[in-house]
Amino acid sequence: MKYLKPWWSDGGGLLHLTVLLSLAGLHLDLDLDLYLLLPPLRDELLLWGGQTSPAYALSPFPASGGWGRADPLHPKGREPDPAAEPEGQLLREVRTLGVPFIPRTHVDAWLVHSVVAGDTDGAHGLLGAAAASSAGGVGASADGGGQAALGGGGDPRAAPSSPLAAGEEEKAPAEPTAQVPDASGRASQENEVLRATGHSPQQEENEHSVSAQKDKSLQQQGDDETKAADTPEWGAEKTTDTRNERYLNETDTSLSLEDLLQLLSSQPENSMEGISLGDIPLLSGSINDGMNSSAYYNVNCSQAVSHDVNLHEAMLLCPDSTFRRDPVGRTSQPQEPFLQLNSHTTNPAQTLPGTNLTGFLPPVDHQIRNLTSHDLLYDLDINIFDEINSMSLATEGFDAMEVSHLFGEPDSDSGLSLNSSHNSTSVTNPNSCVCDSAIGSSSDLESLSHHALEGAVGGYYPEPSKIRHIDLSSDSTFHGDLAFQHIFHNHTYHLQSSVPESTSESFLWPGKSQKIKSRYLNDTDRNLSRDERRAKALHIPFSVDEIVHMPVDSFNSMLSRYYLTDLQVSLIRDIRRRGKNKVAAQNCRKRKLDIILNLEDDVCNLQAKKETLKSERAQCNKAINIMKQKLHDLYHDILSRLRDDEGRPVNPNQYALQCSHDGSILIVPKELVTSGYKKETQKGKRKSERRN
DNA sequence: CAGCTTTGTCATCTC
DNA sequence: GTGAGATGACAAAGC
Repeated sequence: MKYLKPWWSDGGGLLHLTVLLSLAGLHLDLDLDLYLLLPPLRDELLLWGGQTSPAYALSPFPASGGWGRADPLHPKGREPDPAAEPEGQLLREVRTLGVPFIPRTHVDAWLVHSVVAGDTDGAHGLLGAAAASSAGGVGASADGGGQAALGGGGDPRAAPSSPLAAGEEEKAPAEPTAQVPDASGRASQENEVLRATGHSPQQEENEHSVSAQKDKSLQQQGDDETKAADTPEWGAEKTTDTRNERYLNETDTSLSLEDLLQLLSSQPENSMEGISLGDIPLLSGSINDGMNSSAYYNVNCSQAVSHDVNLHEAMLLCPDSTFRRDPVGRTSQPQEPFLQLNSHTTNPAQTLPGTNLTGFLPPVDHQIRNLTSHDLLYDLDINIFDEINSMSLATEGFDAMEVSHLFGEPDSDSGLSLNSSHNSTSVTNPNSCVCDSAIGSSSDLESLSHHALEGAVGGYYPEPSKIRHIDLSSDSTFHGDLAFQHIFHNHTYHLQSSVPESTSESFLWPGKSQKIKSRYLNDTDRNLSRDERRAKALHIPFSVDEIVHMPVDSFNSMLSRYYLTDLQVSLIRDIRRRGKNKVAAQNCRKRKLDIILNLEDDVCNLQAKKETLKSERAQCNKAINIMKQKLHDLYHDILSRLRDDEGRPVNPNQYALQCSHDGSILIVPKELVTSGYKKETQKGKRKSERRN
């Protein structure tokens, strides 16, 4: 027998409806918070309870503080106590046990309570068995029915993903909460508990994100096989479940509550436990949407919340709004049929791949699963996520550090220094765990940027809101904005969070040596220049090569076409200027080198030419000397053959030969030739002097 | 560790 | 007057 009791009250006294369904001997108590239920379901339940169910009772909150057992058939049934505190024992128990998951819905509360109480009730046993392996025996007291249904406490689904289950479980109750948690306190509380259990949200995120879907499907199948093998009685019940499955398959997701109840009524009376067996584990399994492992109430419940927060943030931050919930659709949800609402808000196949309900999932589980894990959890109103976002913005020091670091490099100029007074302590601030859990790996600028650098440095075009934040680079919102982007990227590519270095490490650069920084850059940004890192930090949606080598017209049109901040434009222009100047310097040096080489070649050529001319000169001089010698010889030969008037040989030392203008040759005494030669040479000198 | 080369960058000049 | 390119000068990194 199940008791689905609301765990809270709105203070004004919510009307809690206990619907006792007595159909064909099957007693199903549904204590429903009518104001949490969607109107169609609420109306339908009211209709059913008021018209058909004799056991239907509009009861005040039970004496057990929200967990009373108004069913007289229950062995531990307690009479309702109208004076009981609405908030009740359930919440206190949950808090006492330090469950990091504050149930918002009655289903959540019921699940938590079932595990916590270790009730021998079949439902508790089932759920306890589901959680037993990781809950350290909290649910180990489950009755035989539950254990049989699940093949004992060793739910194979529970074992792999519950590292803290047995040993850590007892630490959880150490944090009783004295005050009613508000919406924003839930995330923090769960993170506190997670910290108390030594289980970091980061680990949870990793564990959850990596193996959640796979484990679900595999373990679900494993459960099926294990149950089939270990529990013979399950075989008998399986026929009913098979019928249920068939029914489910036939009705698909369009089951109404009436269909559900008809199906439930078809159960044999003695199969109440069977229903529980089939119901509860699947209920827990269904809640495994958010609580993957059997230690869900220690880890995965919070993970569920965290996960939804993440998704929500991702949706809120998704620029293309691909995953953004349509607000219109969301507001219109309550007006839609119950099951359709589930199916349209969440795709079960996506949520639980492999758990296509073909195993043993009764329709009710399917519905409750959807209702619990998403729609009801979606009741975590948007303020929760907003507050978480705000907390993440406030506590997460984030990337502005890196941005400022990049711009604050000693050799940096261009007026790009952000001069951001980043708060490095926020990175190591324990409170940032809230953000960490909400965003998965929170310290991963590199991860956010590495993928973004493919083809373009930034990888996306900032939204105006973000641009506005970026403009306020010295403002804290700048950090927040980058944190937003960080979150977004983490959720989009959190699988790339394997990049070892975190942003916090970059915070340490200013205090460390340049070698450390250089080593860091060598490790992570080995192939990134400073401008590339800058562009990456500012999410410039263009590659450096594009910026530098783009034609002027294209560059200007690009700047005008894209909505860029002044900082981005300034950076882009600086990148282009530096890139152009770098290319120019390279060209200049190349030209200079070419000039030097050409000059060296010219020198070699001139030297060779000089040698050639020298040789030619020597040859000419030699020829001249030869000609002089020949002339001298000829002169003497001629004069030796000449005779004067008396017949005597002419003395070559006293006479010389002289050619006249008419071609006649005269024998002239040397004295006259020498005086005449001197006169002509003097005339020639005067003429040359006049010319100069 | 000094010296040299390479490279990036800035300031300035030239076109 | 403006912008792009060229170039000298400087600094840092690497060898």
